[in-house]
Amino acid sequence: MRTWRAGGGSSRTTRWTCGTWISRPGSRRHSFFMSTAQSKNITPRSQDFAAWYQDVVLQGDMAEPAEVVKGCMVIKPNGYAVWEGLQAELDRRFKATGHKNVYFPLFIPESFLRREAEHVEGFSPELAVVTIAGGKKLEEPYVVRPTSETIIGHFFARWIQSWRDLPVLVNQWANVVRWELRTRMFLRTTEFLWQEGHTAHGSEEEAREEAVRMLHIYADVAEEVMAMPVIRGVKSRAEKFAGAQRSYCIEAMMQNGLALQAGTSHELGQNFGKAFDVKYQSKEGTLEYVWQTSWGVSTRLIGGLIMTHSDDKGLVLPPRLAPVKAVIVPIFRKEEEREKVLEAANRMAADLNGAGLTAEVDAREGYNPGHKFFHWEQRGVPVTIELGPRDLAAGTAVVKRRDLGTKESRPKEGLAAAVRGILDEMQSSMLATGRERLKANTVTASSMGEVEEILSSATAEKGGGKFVMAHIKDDPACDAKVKEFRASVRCIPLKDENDGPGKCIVTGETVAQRSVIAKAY
RNA sequence: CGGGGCGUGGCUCAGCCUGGCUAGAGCGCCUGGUUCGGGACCAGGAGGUCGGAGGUUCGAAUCCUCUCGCCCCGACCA
Repeated sequence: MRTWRAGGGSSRTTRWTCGTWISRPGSRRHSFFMSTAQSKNITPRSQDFAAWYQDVVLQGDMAEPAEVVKGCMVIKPNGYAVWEGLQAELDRRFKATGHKNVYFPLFIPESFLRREAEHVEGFSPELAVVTIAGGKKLEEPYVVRPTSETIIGHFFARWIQSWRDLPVLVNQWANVVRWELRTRMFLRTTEFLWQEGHTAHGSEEEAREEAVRMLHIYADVAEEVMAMPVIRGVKSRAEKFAGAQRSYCIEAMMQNGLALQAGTSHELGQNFGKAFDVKYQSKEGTLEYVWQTSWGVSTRLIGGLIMTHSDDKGLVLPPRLAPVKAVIVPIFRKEEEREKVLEAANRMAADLNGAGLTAEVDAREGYNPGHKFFHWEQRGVPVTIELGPRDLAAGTAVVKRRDLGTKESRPKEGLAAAVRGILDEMQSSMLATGRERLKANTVTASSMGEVEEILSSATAEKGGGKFVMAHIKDDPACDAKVKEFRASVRCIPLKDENDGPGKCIVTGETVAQRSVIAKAY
């Protein structure tokens, strides 16, 4: 392929600009009067949350802007390892619920997108389209997949004949392209990595169960693996996936109070079944359209992870996702100390690794220990271990926990068990902290004025965003009112933890429960 | 597309207005030495067709024209 056209023929062709991430930490002037508490190359959250985020991603060596490819990023080893951790946790759960992995083409005939009216309307502004390939103009352009419902629908139609073929439960790990106007590393990039599950069922109930089951798997990974609390909910009609009958989502709250949609799961109903003629013959002999679902999470989760846990010193990774659990920093003055300390450090690393805790020794020369502490701190390593002559003499090591910054001397004997204990504690404490933050920044409101008041004064970029629980009718016209002040209806929680029915803040009609209204990424 | 701004070593920038000797600084990088319990210091060193093309001039990073790219705000973000 030679040329790309952005925008699927829409007027967007050359209109996009790529986000804010090019700006560098050095471009801002940092104040650093404080000695140990302050990082000199990371903008404090309180000063500029977006800049802080960029700094953490960069200094944590997670990713960098692709530079020569606008809107795209290079995921670096430290970042990709986190993605691999998420993939492993998710994939295991998908397999355990009967799904098999598959792979469909990157290119989709343009006409496929058009078969489902709402779907094409939703996606066409952000399509990248291949019009020339092999030096020749294509008869029918290919779109680079923004998602695969259409091409998978086409093949489902070939695979499914009888009720005996159902359900079909597949998942694919892939990259997708959505030509966004504004991008931020991990949170919204032109190309991103994700998984998309696609299933076909013989009944609406079964499809609904599937969609909800997968939503709970996402929530489980978010909370138990990522230590990122989420609200499970249903999207409003205005916010649902283009072509779905109903969309479920998990919404997380970032440290600045903004909402992040961290995963979605859709009941597609028979929309794609009808568009692609996916029919099966029932036990009774009648021809029926299948009921489908699709569900996905992406590398955006990593952005959520960062904005949930990291601090002004840099990245903080939950132990379960940290590629390296512990780094040992050797300390010595004299040459003979050097040898002894390094030997002890290597032995200690071997012990930890033997106990299943990935550990490394930072034996680099030319950097003093302080430099190394900062280095690993910025990269989010959960535990750093200082090992020097004083420790060797005492048979101990100084163990520091990344999230709280607490340091304590531990006996060398049984260190692996102690570190494991610290990691476990850290994992659950991080989740607890997130839950407290979510709770503390969730408020109720009973009028649109109140909602607007809260969200406008919140100045989310400075860390005061809120989730506002309010009664609002599930009607695009009501959503539009909320959008007037750059907020949105995030979801209608699956479990109503508030006061049940109440009057809609727009129409005054009675609605069953409160929804989450917030500013979002 | 509208409005604003920027292109100078790897990074962040100064120099340009008012043309002139070998284009600088900080950070980073390399070498050697002294250091090492929270971002070390000293000495030496590598690294730049000043985004590109054309023009003015004895002479252009600097002035003029064109061009390319990028950033910010707006519009967009199922």
